[in-house]
Amino acid sequence: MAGARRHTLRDIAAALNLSVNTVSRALSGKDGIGEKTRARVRAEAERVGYVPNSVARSLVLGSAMTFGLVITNPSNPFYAQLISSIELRARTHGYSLLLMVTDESEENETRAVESLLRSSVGGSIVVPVQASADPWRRLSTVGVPTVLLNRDLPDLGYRFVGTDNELGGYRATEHAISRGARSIVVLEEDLPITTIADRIAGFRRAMAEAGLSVPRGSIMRVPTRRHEQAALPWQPQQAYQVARRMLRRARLPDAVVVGNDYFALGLYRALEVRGLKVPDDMMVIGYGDHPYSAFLSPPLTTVRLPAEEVGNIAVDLLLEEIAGGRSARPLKQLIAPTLVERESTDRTTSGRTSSAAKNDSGMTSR
Amino acid sequence: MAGARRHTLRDIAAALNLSVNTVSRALSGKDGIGEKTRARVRAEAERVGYVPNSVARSLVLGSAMTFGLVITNPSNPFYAQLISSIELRARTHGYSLLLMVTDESEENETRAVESLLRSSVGGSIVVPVQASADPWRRLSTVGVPTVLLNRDLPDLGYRFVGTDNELGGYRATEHAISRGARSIVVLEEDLPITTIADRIAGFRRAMAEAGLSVPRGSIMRVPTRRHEQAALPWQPQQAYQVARRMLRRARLPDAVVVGNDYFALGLYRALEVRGLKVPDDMMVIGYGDHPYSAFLSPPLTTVRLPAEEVGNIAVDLLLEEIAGGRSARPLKQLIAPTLVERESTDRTTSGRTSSAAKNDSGMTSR
DNA sequence: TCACGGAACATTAACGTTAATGTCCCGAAC
DNA sequence: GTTCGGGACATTAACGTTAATGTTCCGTGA
Repeated sequence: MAGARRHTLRDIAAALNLSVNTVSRALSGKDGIGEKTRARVRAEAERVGYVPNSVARSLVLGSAMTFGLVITNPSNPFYAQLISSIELRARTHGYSLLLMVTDESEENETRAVESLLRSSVGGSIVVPVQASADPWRRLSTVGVPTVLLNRDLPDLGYRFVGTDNELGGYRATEHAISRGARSIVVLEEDLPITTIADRIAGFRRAMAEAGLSVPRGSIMRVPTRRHEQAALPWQPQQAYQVARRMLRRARLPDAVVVGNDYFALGLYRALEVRGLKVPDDMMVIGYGDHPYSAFLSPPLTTVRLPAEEVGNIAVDLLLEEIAGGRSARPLKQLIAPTLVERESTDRTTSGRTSSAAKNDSGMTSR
Repeated sequence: MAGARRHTLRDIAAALNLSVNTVSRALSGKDGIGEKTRARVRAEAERVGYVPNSVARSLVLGSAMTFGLVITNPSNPFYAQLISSIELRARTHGYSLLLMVTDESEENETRAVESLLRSSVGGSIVVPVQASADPWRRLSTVGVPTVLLNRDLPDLGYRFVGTDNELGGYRATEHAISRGARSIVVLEEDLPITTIADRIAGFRRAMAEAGLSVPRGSIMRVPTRRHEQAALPWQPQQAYQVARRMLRRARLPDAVVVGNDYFALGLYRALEVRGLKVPDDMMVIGYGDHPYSAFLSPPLTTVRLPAEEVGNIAVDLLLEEIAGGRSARPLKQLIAPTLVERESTDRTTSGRTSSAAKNDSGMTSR
């Protein structure tokens, strides 16, 4: 692994008896260079395997062709998809991705900001912990274009793109109601973030519009220990415990709307242990449409999140912010999720295993 | 978002009537600086909110405090966990992470190498596509320390850490045999990568040691379309189709060992459609211990991968490579996965839904 | 014929940091 | 009292690139 020194513009210039600047302009396609010279330069660059040093480039330009991507937890499948789509679109536009994981910790957020500033990223895409907006203020004071992802911090006035979780919660609830549910319980994580609050707001709106009451205890919180399990997504286990508590109630709900598909797993288990059938005894509506959800038994009705679209728009918003022009699209964008109807809310075919077969074509989890 | 210009060493130097070099040495804790001066410099740096420019630092040092992390697919939960653990450990050692997604494409690999070279990363951790070792040769010729992750390319002689998949395949198979299986089928992805070949080798070794034959058709391949589904992990759907084909055979196997837990989902579904029970009619052993696998019904016996350990060791190996010292540990490291026994291979308690309850404490999916 | 414009290149400076030398001055040792 | 060593700082150079100016020379037009 002993490295031959990397070739620089100076090497090429020396070899061809040209100035460094000429070589630079020749390679970067600027004008004022004769076609013969340009060809010679390109040939020599090719010959020695010249790779431009983007560190030096960044220094003189004042910013790097790099986006900072700050994510709370890559093991959350939604964020994993976001990472993929953002990386691809950023790469398409010539940007690399500096990835930082905050693991829902504000302290890590502060460090991430430091890191972003040090490396003079060209911009950043951030899922904030939402404990405080403060860490992110520094980005605007030094002029780092920033787009908030999935969780907004309205105080900052940054561009934002995320899922319309209010609509998601509404659609999930409305669907349950349309299938005959009258008493509905929500199982949500206990994090103080807007995504969850929005889903609950959507739930309440759907209930109100249907003239249904939301008694105390309708919103159950699944304890999640922030910071403890860095590399793992939510645990179905915690949801299982909460679900068991709920199932000890005298009057059981007709349907449960959960905050993510992992919770649905815990709930499925709790129901199975109690000998209750989905959907006949209780309907279950998930959130997130994880790849496995179509394959549970029964297949889970769930809300599919527009991960790819959100990721793409995040990059586009950031590029617009960098370009500085007033953009055609609004500064804040909420993408609508879609309901994927499966058997966990379908009482007409429930219990028939053969129903799975008809699902062959219907399982369009993208 | 109009940026106040960022403060530099020069600003601090000017404010205190010192030279830039003195300020630099004062802040970086080098000696040859009076304690009073050092204190004054630190105070001023604090006051103006000085953030060192690591681009300039990287330029003069010749390499950045950045690791390149090249991953095929972040939506694979195993890789998602690797990303988390690697990011954390790299950060602990002061390194940032430049993330690149190859999506199993050699062309993207070539571009990733270019990108790594441009940004003069301090080192790189790579999951190669294993189509060819060529893209990665360039890293060693210019002296970029590189560690291969999860998939080795022995020709290159790089350090490597991964799961002992041969052992994983062996343990899965041996377990099935110990539970009474005699005829076993393997369901694997059809990618030409060593991880899969190793698992199959482990399967064959276990069968051979037990004196069991491996007739034609024992290894079934699930077609996966590389490049097509960037943001998604494996599709249970494809496994479902292959499993249905298998279940049309005259003689069915006692057990199926699958290459990942998603495939187990497809298999579960195919069995359910055929009216076959797990584990009584057929045992199922998964691979990967995804967070949901403990919550399937029946809970899936599977092979748990040492993601966190592998990630940590990858960073450690890279740090050793950078330090240049002969390391205490071997250049190639295989970490043993562990079998997690659940009910999909437990014929003594199968069918009893109450068995789920006893699992409350046993579901130690970390 | 000569001034002029512009194409094609060279030269200089700058980005912000670190490393290698230089300079100054003060105290200690002979 | 002079020299010498070294602490505390300054000065200079360098990393590899891009941007702003210079310089040369040749063809063109009056």
